[in-house]
Amino acid sequence: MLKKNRREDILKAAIGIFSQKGYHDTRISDIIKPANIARGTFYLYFDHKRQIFDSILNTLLVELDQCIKNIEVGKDRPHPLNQLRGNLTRVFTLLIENPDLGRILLRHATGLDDRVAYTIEDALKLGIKMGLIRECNPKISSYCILGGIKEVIEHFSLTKKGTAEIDAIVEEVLNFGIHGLKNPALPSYFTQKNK
Amino acid sequence: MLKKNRREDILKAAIGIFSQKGYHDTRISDIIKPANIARGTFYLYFDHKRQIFDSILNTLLVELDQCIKNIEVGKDRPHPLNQLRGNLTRVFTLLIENPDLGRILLRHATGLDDRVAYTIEDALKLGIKMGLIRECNPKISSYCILGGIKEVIEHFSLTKKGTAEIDAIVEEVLNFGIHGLKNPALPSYFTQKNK
Amino acid sequence: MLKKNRREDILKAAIGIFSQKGYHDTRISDIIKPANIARGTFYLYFDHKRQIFDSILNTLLVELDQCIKNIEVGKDRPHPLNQLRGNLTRVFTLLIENPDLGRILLRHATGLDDRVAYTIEDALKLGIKMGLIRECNPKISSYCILGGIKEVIEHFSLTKKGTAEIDAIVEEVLNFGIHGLKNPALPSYFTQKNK
Amino acid sequence: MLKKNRREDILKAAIGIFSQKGYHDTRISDIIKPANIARGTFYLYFDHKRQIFDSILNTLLVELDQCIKNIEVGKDRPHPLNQLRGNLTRVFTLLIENPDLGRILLRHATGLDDRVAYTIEDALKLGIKMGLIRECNPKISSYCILGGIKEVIEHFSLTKKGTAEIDAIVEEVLNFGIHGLKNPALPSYFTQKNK
DNA sequence: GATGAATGAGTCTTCATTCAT
DNA sequence: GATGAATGAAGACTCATTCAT
Repeated sequence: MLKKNRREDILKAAIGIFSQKGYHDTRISDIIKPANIARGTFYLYFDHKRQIFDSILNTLLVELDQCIKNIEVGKDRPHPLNQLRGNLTRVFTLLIENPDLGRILLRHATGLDDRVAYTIEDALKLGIKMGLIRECNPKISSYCILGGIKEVIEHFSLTKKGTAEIDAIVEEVLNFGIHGLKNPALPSYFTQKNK
Repeated sequence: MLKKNRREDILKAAIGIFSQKGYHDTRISDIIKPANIARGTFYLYFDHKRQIFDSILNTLLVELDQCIKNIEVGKDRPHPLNQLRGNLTRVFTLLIENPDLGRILLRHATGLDDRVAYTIEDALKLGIKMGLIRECNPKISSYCILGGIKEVIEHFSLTKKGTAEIDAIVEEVLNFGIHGLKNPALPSYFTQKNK
Repeated sequence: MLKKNRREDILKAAIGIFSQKGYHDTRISDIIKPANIARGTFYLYFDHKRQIFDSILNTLLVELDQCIKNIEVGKDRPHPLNQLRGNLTRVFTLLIENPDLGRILLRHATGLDDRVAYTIEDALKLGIKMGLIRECNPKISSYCILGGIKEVIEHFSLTKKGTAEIDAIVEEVLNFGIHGLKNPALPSYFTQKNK
Repeated sequence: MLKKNRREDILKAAIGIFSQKGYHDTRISDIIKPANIARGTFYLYFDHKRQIFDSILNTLLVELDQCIKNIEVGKDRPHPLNQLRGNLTRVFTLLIENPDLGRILLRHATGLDDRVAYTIEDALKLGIKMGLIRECNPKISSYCILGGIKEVIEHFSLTKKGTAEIDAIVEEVLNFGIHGLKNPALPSYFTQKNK
C-alpha cells in the first residue's frame, strides 16, 4: 500500500526467520512467503541475502546505541549507578521485548563484543580512579560484565517479560556486578587460597 | 592403532576447520584435504557432516565434564572456594589451551547453556542455605556467572596463555563473582535507587 | 512530432547499446535509461526486446537497399564499373559513417548474406555473359566479394572516415576485386600448380 | 570408460550445441543431456560455462595455427603460390570438415581477425617488394582477402564437401585473389572513372 | 577398507514482461 | 498514454552424499 511498507514487510518477515533459523538456514523463499511478495520483488529492495541481514543488524545497532547514554558525573547528574541502571533497563527492554532482534544481535554481531567491552573497560577505569570501584583488572572484569548481561538476555528473551520483571532482572544483574555473591556477613575468603 | 588413527586424523582436521569457519562454511573438502583421505573415506567413519560435528561436540562435553567436579562440603574437603577455583582453572585451561575446541563449544553448543546454568543455580542455592552466599536470585545470578565465564574464555582463547596467566584470569573472575566491583570502603549504593 | 519522437528516441538509444553490447548483453534497462522513458513505456512502442532489434535491422536493410541501385547497361548509362563504384561508395559511406548500424548489420543480419551474395552472383553471371568478367565460378566469387567488403567495413568503421578516405578505400576494394593482386607485369602463375 | 573420454564427450556435445545456438542460447542442460552426464559432473570438468567455451576456442586456434605454415622463399622451396595453396587447403579442410568448429571460430573469435589480417598484410608487403604482387594498399587488401576466405568458409561449411570440391573452392578463391574478376582480354577499366 | 568420479536436489539471482494506478 | 513496482520463470552453480571399482 504505502511504499515504505513493502520494505518493512520484508524486513519484518526476515527478522522473524533469521532469528529462528539463523542466517545460513534461512532461504529467500522463507522470507518472501510470509512477506507475501514474489521472488523478484525481494531483489527490488535488497541486493543480496547478505544485505538484508546486514541491514537488520545495522538497525539493531543503531537502536542499541540509542539505549546507551554516556554516564556523566556531576552534582546535577543522577548518581552514576542510576545512570547505569537506566542504560541496562533500556537495553534489556529493547532486546527482551524484541526477542528476534535480540537473538540476531547476540549471535551474529561479531566484532560488536570487543567494542562494547572496551567501552565498559573505560568506564571501569574511571570508576576506579574515582574510588567507586575497587582495584580490579578492568579488561577481564569488562568481559565478565558483558558476558553476564548477554547470557541473561539470551535466556530471558525466550519468554515475554513485563516492565516489573525486567526491572527485577536489571536489579539482580546490577547487584551481582556490584556486590558479587559473597555473604557480606562473612570475612573475605581470599586468604584461603592454598588450603 | 592404524584404524583408530584414521578417525582421529579426520576429527583433528575437522576441529581445526569447524572452529575457524563454523559449521556452515566448512565443506567436506575442507576436512578431507588436511586429513589426507578420500571423499568416500570420510563417509566410512561418519554418516553425515552433522554427525562429525556432533561427535566433536560430544567429546568436548565429556572433557568438559571431567574438568568439573562436584563441590563437596566437609571438614576433610578443601574449602568450597578452592574446589570452585580448581574447577574454573581446569575449564579455563582446557578451553584456552585448545582454542579451537573452545570456540566450537561456545558458539554451537546450544542447549548446553541451560544445563550448565542449572548446575550453577543448584550450587548457589546450596551456598545460600549454607550462608556462604548472600540472598540472591540464583537463576539470574547463574546466568551472570556462566555468561561472564564464557565471554572471558571467548576473548582470551584467541591467544595462547601460560599457566600463570590462566591462574590470574581465574582469580580475577572469581573475585568478580564473589566480591563484585564495588569499592568495599564505600557503603552500599543501593539506598539511592530513586535519586 | 511528439509521438514519433518517442519511438525514435528509443530506437536511437537501442542502436547505440545494441552495437556496443550485442543483443544478448543488452538489457531493457540499458535502453530505457538513455531514452529517458519508463520501463512500461518501452512496451508501448515495442512488443518484445527481439522486436526492437528486428525493427532496427529492418530500417538498416531499407537504408542499405536504397544505397544499392541495379546496374543497368546501355549507351545512355554510366559505365557499369562506375555504377558499381557508386553502389560501393554509398554502402561504405552509410556503414562507416554510422558505425553502430554497421556493426549491428554485420554481426546479426543472418540470412542477409545469402541474399546479397545471390544478387552479386547474378551480376557476375551477367558480366560474364557480356564479356566484362572472366570465366569464373560466380557463386564462390560472390562470397569472396561480399566477405571482402564486409571485413573492410567491419575494420574501417571503428574510426570515423572522411569522404576522401572512403573514396580511397572503395577504389582499393574495387581494384582488388577487378585486378586481383598479381603484378600484371608477370605472366600467369597458374601453370605451376604442381611444382 | 576411459578417463579422458568424459571430458571429450562433454566437449564434443558442447561444440555441437554452441555452434548451433551460439554461446548465449546454449544452456548447461543442452550440453549435459547429449553428453549423458549429470549437472554436477559438468562442473567437475569445467569451472564455468564460459570456460568450456574458451577451451573450445583455444583448441580451435591451436589447430588452425597448425594448418598455417609460414611461406618461405628459396630455390629449394615450392613456389610461394603453392605454399599459399597448401595453407588455404588445410584451413578450408579443417573448417569445412568440422563445420561446428568453423562456425564457432568465425563468429566468436574476436580479436583473431586483426591478428590474421596483420599476418596477411606482412606477406603482401613482402610480395610487393619481391615484385610478385602489384602495388596495392596492403592493409585494405589484407582485409579483402581475409573477409573473402571467411565468407566462403562460412557459406560452404554448411554442407559437407569432399577433397575434390575443397580443392576446387581453394582454386577459385586463389584465382579471385590473384587475378581478380576482369576479363583479361579487356584493357584496364580504370581510365573511365568519371565517365 | 579405500577411492574419487558421479550425482542431482537445492539455492541464489536475473531480467523480460505485465499491470494497477 | 505513461509509469515503475511487481512478477515468476529460468538459469548458473554448489556441495553433501553415493557407489562402482
